[in-house]
Order: sequence, then C-alpha cells, then structure tokens
Amino acid sequence: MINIPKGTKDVLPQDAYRWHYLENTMRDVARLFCIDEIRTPVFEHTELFLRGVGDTTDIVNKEMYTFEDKGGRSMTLKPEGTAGVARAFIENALYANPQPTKMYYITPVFRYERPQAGRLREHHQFGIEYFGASSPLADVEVMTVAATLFKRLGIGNLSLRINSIGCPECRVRYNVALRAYLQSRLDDMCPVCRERFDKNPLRILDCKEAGCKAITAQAPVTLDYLCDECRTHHEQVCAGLDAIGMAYEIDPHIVRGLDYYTRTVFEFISSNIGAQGTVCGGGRYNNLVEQVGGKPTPAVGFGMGIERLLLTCEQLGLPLGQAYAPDYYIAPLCEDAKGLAANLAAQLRDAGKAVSVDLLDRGMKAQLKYANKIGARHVVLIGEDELAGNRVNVKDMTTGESTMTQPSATAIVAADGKGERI
RNA sequence: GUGGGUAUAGCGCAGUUGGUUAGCGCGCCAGAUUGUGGCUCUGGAGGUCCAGGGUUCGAGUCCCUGUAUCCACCCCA
Repeated sequence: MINIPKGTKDVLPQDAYRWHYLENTMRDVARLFCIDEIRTPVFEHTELFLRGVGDTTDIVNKEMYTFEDKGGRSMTLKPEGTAGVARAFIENALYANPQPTKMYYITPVFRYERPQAGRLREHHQFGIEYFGASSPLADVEVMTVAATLFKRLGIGNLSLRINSIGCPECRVRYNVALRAYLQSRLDDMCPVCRERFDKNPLRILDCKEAGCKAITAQAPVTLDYLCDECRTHHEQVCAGLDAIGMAYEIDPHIVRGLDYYTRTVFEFISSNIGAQGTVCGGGRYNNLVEQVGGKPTPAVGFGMGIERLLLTCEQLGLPLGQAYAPDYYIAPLCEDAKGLAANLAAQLRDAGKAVSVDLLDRGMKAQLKYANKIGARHVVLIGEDELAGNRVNVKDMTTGESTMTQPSATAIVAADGKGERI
C-alpha cells in the first residue's frame, strides 16, 4: 500500500461539487470586478522565487519544493501565486495593454511544512493581482473583491485587519527606531527574536511568546515612521474603506512573511478553524515587478486559501451547492432490453440530461435500490412487458408514480409529472 | 526543526485487573413466496488489532524502538 504524501489531500468524487461551487463563485465575483483569469505553470525557475519572494523568508529558505530537471536546471513548485503572475506580466508585455491589468488565478501551491489544522504541503489559492494602479483606490478595491466573495458565500464573521509597513525608505528609519527600543530589552526576549534583532527586526512584532509580546506591545510601530507619501496612502486607504462602510481594525503587528510587500498589508481572519485562521492575506507590492526584471510597476493583490475557506464554510454550516445526481437512471430488466436502454440513454444525453445505465446486470430490485442511492430523479424501466407493448415505464423517484410512455427521449421527458402511483 | 495526543473492518468506535473462535453502529452485497426503491427484518462478505522487538504459560491489552496521523509552536493561505 502506497499512501498519500504527507500534507496532501484527495478531493473525493462525492465532495467535488463543493469545490466547483467555491470555484464558480470565485469566477463569478472576479467577473463582477472585470478581472480576467491568468494561468501560469505549476513550476518556475527557482531564481524567480529567490528574487521575487525574497531569499531571507522562511518560504524560500526552508519550504520550497526545489528540484533539478533532466537538463540540470533548478526548478521549484510554486510556493505562492504572485511571482509567476509578475513574471508572466513582464514576459508577455501585458504592460502594453490598457492599464491597469487585473488578473485572478486558482492554483495549487506547495510548501514543505509540518501539517496541522488548516495547513498543508499542497494547498490551493484563489488570488487576484492588480498591476499598474498605485492609487489607494486599488488597495480598497482588492479588499472589496475578497469581501464580496465572503458575502456571496454567506461568511459574515471574518475580521479584516490592516496595516502599513511603508516603503524601503520608511523601513530603514523604522528599523533604527525599533532597534533602539529593543536594545535594552534583549535579555527578556526569546532566542529566536534575539536573532531576528539583527536580521529582520520587523518580524519580532509577530512573535507570540508572552515575554516578547509584552515588550512589543509598547514598541514603536511602522505607522509612526511612514514617509509623507506612505502615510497619505495609508490614510486614503482607511478613508476609502470608511467610505464604503467596510469594517476593519488597524493592527500594527501584521507583518507579512513575504519580502515583496510595501505599504498596505491586510488579513481576513476566521476565529473558528483552528490556530491558522488567516483565510485571506494580501497587500501592496510596488517593488516586485522591478525585482523580477520588469520596469517599476505598482501592484496590489491577495491570496486566499481555498481549504481554509472551505473549513470556514463548513464550520458555519453554509450551503455549498448540491451533489450531482442523475436525471435518469435506465434499468433494462432483460437481455433484450439492453439495446433500447443504450439507445434511449444516448437520446436523453443528446437532450442534455444526465443519464446513468446499469453496468452490472443487476436485477430490478437491486437496480431500483441503486438508483435511489445515487439520487436519480427518474428511473426508466424496460422489461418484457414494455418491449412487447412498445412502451417504457418512467418512474418518478420523488413521488413514486409511474407512467407508461413511448420509447423516445421526448416522450420520456414529457412524461414527467403525469404518472400515477402503482 | 520542537512539543503533546492518537493508531482495532471501507468509515466512526467498544474491548474489563493480560485469558481461549476480537465485537457494535453505519456503509457494502444478498434475501423477505419470483415486475417496483426509501422504512423494517434476516443473512453474508470484510480485520497481518500500525510495524518490529521484549516481558509472560498466554499480549489488541504491559514495556522499548520505529512509522503514520492529528493538534500546537514556528511560519503562512
């Protein structure tokens, strides 16, 4: 027995409709905002993620599925969706199209992690990317897309937290201030944070250790060290959210783990799916396109974990569409009926009906039982009597009523609701 | 990479201070006077008790090691 790799999941036939429901809703919402789909490869040159995501991040450092192909090139399964889209934007000269360029994707992503509730090695993301719009209006619209999707799904209890981490210039001034504050308190902090102090002090704000939290509660926050442009941008994002009545909370401790973020960062958080509650995370990344070799291009977007979204919906008991069921199950009851059964199945399918036919040579009772279990709405019975009378028996499985009718798709469909109980 | 919980039939579980052919519910297959499903009843199939070692007359049960899985840290969606 070879079992499934750690941290991956099968979507089983009886559950696939839920995924279709979520994906269809995502595509519908994207359409409402005039966002077109982009599909990029599942693997890219490793170099893209080193430069795009950032080589100091955990994702790049210890979580990538990297391998050498048979030509000796280093390839990596995409650990997030944005870098590939940025690459495609540049490579296909999408900047030459009317701007902005608004794109969405639904894709698997891969990270070598220890699985737990809401965290997998392969998960799926719905993401959107807006290129070429520096206005805070774009930040607001991106958050609105996520909020619209949540609303459509009936999710009402997510909290939106936003922050601004400024631009690289703000970051330099802020790091000076943060280090000055932390310097004298280093002894009371956890070992991990003492290392972060030198490498990336911003991450200390993210620490969950009680001692560190107590210290960082009073620490300077990026919001107080923004340059004029970044501060104005942030204020306008907040004003934009206020204007449309979207509730949010400013959380100075949101520091996203990907290096490409600038200015706005945000998360939609669920409180009922375990410790990994971030269903959607995103923000602005004005330097990414340039970092992977394009001309400076402002950009903003989000990634949404579909498994976490599904968990949230399930926890809330929300409807997720309906399982697929046959419109007709055709039950030949003798050898001679099989030809007609196959013929009627073909006719009904031509008419757009979902049709299942006996493949196991089962008896009538077993076939009706089976039809019931798979949720067939009608059963077409064909036995000796029907063949002799040039008729078929259409049974409505909801009402239990049967109708004798001519052996053609149009007659069978027209028989719906006209039967009598036998 | 670190810590804790769990592992018995397809799924969910029980299994006494160690004791003889390892059970229950659901599901699956079949039947209940031979052409009508759901409800009910009856029967059937299905298990290397995670793996390897140890203690013992005897291990699903106790001990050790390993593996898998779940949860949490870290980090993220």
